[in-house]
Amino acid sequence: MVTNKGLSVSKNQIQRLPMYLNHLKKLRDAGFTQISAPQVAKDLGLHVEKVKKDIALVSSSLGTPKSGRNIDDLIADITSFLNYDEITPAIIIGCGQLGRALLGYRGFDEYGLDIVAGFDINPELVGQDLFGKTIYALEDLPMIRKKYKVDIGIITVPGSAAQEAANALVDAGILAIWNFAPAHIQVADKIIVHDENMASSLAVLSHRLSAKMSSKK
Amino acid sequence: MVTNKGLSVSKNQIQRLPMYLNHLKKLRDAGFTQISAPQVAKDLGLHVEKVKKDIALVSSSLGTPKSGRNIDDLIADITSFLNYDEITPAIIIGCGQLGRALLGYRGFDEYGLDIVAGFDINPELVGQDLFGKTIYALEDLPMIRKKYKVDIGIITVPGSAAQEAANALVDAGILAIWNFAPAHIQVADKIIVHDENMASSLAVLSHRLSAKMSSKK
DNA sequence: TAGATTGTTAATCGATTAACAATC
DNA sequence: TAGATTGTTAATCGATTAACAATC
Repeated sequence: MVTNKGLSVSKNQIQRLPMYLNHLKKLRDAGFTQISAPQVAKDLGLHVEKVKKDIALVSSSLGTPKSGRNIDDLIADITSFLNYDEITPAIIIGCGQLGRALLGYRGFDEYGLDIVAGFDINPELVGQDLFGKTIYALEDLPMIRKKYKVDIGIITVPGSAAQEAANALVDAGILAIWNFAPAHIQVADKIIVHDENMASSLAVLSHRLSAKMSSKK
Repeated sequence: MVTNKGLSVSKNQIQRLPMYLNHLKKLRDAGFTQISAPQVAKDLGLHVEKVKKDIALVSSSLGTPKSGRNIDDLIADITSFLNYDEITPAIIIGCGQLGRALLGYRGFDEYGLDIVAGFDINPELVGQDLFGKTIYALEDLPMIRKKYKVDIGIITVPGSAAQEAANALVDAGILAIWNFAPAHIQVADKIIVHDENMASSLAVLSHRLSAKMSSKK
C-alpha cells in the first residue's frame, strides 16, 4: 500500500481523484470559489465520508468548518498529487481504430500524458503521421523509447498479438503497460500492467441491466 | 447484491468471468479438454481460492477432484451466465475517433453486443455508413431505439456534451448507459450508468509507476 | 449563538485469503 | 493407495459507512 502523509492511499481513492478534479474544474469555470465535501458528494453521488477522507488525503491545507475549501487550492493539490503537472511520455503499439482514437485524443494533455509515437507492423502505416505523431516500425521501439525516455507503453493490438507487443515493450525497457487488448499478457513481476478490459466493463453493465429487467417482471 | 444458485455474485467476480472465458477459449483452441482452478489461477496470476469460488458460482456441474472440469462445458456455462449467447443491441452517440473505434470493433460480437446504429450532431456525418452501420441525427434516436428494441446507449462525445447525450438517451427510453465521456452524468436513479473512465485508469497506472520509481531511489 | 462542516475514531460490511475435510 | 483438486467453512484484511467531538 502506498502512503501519503502517513495515511495509506487505496486504488479506489486514486480512481476517484480524477473525478473530483474534473468536477472541481467545472465548478471553478462556473465561477465558484469555495467547495465543501457534502457538495461534491451530492454532485457526484458519493457518500460524504468517502469524499471527506479522499480530500483530506491529498489536501495540503486544513479545511474550514462551515465553508470548506478554496476550489483553486484543492485543484492544485489534486493536480500535484496525480502528477498532472509533469509530462509523462508514452508510446502506443497498434495504430488501428482504437490506437488512432487514443493517439488523437487531446484530453490526455490534461492528465499529463503525452503519446509521443505510434508503432505498427503494417508497412503501409509505418512512416505516416497521424495527429502529428509519427508511426514507426516495431524495430525502432528501443530507439524511440530511449530518445523520449518513455516508461509507459500502451497496447492496442488485437488480442492475438498482445503478448508479442508486450514482449517488444519489455525488451525495449518499458516499465509499465496499459493494455487495451482483450488478452491476458504475461510479463516479469517488476513490470506494471494495467488492463483496460472492455469485456469486463460490459459484463458488469449487462449484468446490472439483466438483473434489473428480471426484477421488474 | 445479485444472486446465483443462492450465492451472491459480486461485481469483481463478474469482471473476472470474461477473463476466464477468454483464457479458456485459448486453451481449448490449443487442444486442451480439461481445466483445473489451480491451472487457471497460475495462468492468469490470481489466487486459487478466488478462481475456485468464481468457477463454482457459474458452473452447472460439480468439478472432479484431481482432474477439474471439461473446458467446453465450462465455456458454455460462463457464456450462458454472461448472456453472451443472446444478442444485445446498443446504439452509440458520438462518432468521433473513439466512437468509430467502438463501431468498428468486431470483438463485441463475441460478447453478444451489437451496435446497431451511430448518432452524431455533425450534419456531414449524418447519413454516412461506417463499418456497415448508419449514422443518424439525434432526432432519430427514439425511432431507432424502438425499431431495434435497444436498452443500452454508449456515450462517446466530448465531456462538455455528455450530459446532453445522456438526456437524449434517457428521453428516448434507454435503460443503461455506458459512458466513455470524461464527465459525470446525472440521470434518474433507475437508469444504470457505467463509467469507463480513462483518467481514473491512467491515474492508477501512473501512481503505481511513480511509487515504483521512488521506491527504487 | 446555532449550525454546517471539518477531521478522526469506531463499527460494519464485503471480499479475499487461509484452512480443511471429501473424493476421484 | 497417494496426492491433486474439489467444495466449503473460518479467519483476515481492507474499504466503506456511521458516529462524534471540535470549530469557524
